[in-house]
Amino acid sequence: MRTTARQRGDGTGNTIIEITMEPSDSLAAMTRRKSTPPTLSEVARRAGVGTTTVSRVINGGHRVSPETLERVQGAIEALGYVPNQAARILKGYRTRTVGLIIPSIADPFFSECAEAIQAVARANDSLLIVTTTQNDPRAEIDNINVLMEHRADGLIIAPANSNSQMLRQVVSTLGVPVVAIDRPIAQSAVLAVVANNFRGAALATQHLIDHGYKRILCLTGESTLYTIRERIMGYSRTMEAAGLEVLLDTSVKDYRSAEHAIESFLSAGDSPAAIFTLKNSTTIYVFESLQKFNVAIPGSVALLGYDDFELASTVRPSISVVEQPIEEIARVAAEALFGDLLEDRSTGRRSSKPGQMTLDVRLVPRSSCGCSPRRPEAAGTDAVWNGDKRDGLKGRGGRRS
Amino acid sequence: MRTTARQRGDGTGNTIIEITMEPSDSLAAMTRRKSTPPTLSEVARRAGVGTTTVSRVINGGHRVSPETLERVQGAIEALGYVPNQAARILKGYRTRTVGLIIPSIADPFFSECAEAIQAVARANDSLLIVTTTQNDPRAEIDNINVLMEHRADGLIIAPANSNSQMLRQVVSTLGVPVVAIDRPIAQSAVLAVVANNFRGAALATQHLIDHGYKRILCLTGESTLYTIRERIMGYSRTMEAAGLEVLLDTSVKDYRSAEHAIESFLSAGDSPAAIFTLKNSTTIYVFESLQKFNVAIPGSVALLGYDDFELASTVRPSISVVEQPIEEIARVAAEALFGDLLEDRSTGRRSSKPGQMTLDVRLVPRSSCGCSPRRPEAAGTDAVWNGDKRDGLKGRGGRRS
DNA sequence: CCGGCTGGTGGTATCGTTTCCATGGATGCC
DNA sequence: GGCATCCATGGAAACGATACCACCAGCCGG
Repeated sequence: MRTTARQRGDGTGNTIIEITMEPSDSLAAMTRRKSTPPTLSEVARRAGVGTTTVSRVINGGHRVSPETLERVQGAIEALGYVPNQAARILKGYRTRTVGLIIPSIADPFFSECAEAIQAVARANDSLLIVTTTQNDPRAEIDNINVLMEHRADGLIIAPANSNSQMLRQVVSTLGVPVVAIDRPIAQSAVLAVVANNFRGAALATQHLIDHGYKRILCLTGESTLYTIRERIMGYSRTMEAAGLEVLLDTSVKDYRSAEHAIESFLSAGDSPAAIFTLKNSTTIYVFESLQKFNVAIPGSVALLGYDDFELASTVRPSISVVEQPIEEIARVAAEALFGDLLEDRSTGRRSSKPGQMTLDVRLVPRSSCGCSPRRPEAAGTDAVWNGDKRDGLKGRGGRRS
Repeated sequence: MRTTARQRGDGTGNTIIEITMEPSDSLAAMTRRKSTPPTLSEVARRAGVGTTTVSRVINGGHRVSPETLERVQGAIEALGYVPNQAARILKGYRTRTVGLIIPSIADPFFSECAEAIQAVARANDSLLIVTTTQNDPRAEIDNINVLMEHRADGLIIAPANSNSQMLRQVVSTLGVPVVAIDRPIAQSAVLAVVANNFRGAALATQHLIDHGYKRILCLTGESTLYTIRERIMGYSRTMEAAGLEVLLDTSVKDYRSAEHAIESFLSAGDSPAAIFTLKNSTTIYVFESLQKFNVAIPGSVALLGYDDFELASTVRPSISVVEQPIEEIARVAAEALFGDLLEDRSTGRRSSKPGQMTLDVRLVPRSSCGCSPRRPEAAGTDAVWNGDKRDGLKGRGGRRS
């Protein structure tokens, strides 16, 4: 209790600022913390009331007389009492915890998702627990188990593999609402909130066709992922519809393979031609390689990428891309989940509405496809044609299919 | 239990819409899930054993006869039993949960931290709960409370404000080990794992001086953050030591202010000159603005940034930067925390070793400062002078101060 | 042949909180 | 003035898993 009050000068008019700054305050902490944190009954004893009353104070303080309330709050303060969630959860049937399972936290796409979902969770005063799978289906199942052990009220999953039979089965017997993001869980009843990958690729391809390009090469380093497969379809169908040749290479996974693909593409036909890349990393490899070969962009080869990223708007020439409504996907999924949880409470139903929400993507034309973008500072008023993503309008509703 | 009852047109049954949406396997789930998950005693009853035996099976199955073991495991499987962590935690003393409090999940620096810390947590089979503050000190305290309610075994915090009195006091009475990353908690006993910001800036400044530049402008949009202050010191001291004029502008927070700062810098003296930026975002603003003004880099103005990022190695010219050992900071902090937790168990001590681990940074010279980098594919053997970050050697030990 | 041991098992108190029920006083209504 | 309310409050039974202790076989060495 020795607060080491330092009174200099006249003693009254000073700053009482750092009264508790003393390192010796830990002795207070020491006496306070035997070894285990204070419990509700200790608070009750100190305040001279029953445990029920303390419980009521913690949960809003209704039906407690003002003086009792104050006394209990004093005891809570003095003891540094913090309610034990484990005990709370054990009693009630909601844990106010939801789980998010994603391939990686370091991936900008998913970290933006996590941020948005966390915001929704907080608004529903729930805790979000994020776990990562590194796209390993076994880790995914493990993560589901961990979250079930913690009795998460619901789960949001970006499936490592859309077709995993294992995942489908596990999810179907979970007993809590599940929502999938970015990629659906095939043949299952769980709601999936995804971007319209097919349309994104179709938009991009058509845009290049409208620019007059006949030879349009589609590059990616991946062809098993649901999103990529959809994009490949969007590209292929559009090319076919225009009577153009489908030129697809799914082996571009590093600089070397990018250079190789570009070399054979350039030597096989005339300029101008265009390249449509389906992934951030592929876009970077291709852009770099084109620069290395001194190929004029878009003069000799136009370039259009998928998924917006900081780099795309900063490099010269700036890269046109298809932008996904990442934050919207996450938010819509989280809101659907919490909607379910509320409904669940009243009706007793336990599984999410089936179906799929497909959210629209938009084309962000910049220099690399032949369009001339505005300067980043010049905030455009037209959401679709604005070259800078930072003030793009989101929040358009998706459609239900 | 035969649901699938589709009653259409009888006049009343209008909106029982999708009750029977489930394919068929969910009927197993239906019978299984009354409404609440199965408990250990239900498993015991079904297996015809006591609860103790089931508990033993769950925790490794020692001292259980093979046939009993099999029977219990069968019951667990059949019921889809998952242990309830809340009950476990309530009983035991460790929760196997640690908290990470960071400004933002979407910030690449912190998402990389989170990824690395999660890996260490997993290795110590603990769960990591990540919460974000958006650099709001109030949210920070809230987050600490939430994590304490969940009885986290320990906390890793990237403080919103290194000098927060509130934070210092709260942390000192927590009763669990705390480790700070990226920024220390001033005047407190908690271990801080940080990068050597002073030396990073000094290295960068000296490098520019060695290139022969006399006019070196230091730009940032922030000057209150601990890391930035340290960097400013590193720059200033080095300039002073070389007898050069300190040129500092801390107001570059967007493209407009970047352009303004550059214009006055260019009109105030002769080329060649150099610019040293202290933050990613500032680097981007400055790079863009220089491009807009058609200023040759590094011909007329050299550029050197802080903190490596994908963009820096991709743009032309590639940007030289000071690289921080992000993953190492996170890993070292996490290992220190778990080391503490283990030690804690045996000795009963509760607070982390005080002090500071300062990890070395390294200079990554690329084109923008006048060095000529190698191609990304050409993996260098010299860690310090290798232009590409992807195969840089990390893991050098830090020093204790 | 018997005390101590060990391997397999079950009963039950306990963790900290919520919640149902009970109590006792003070009204309010007819 | 009796009785139904209502408010403030406390007692005690859950919630699900763990761990201490007890118990019962066998079994071995003295």
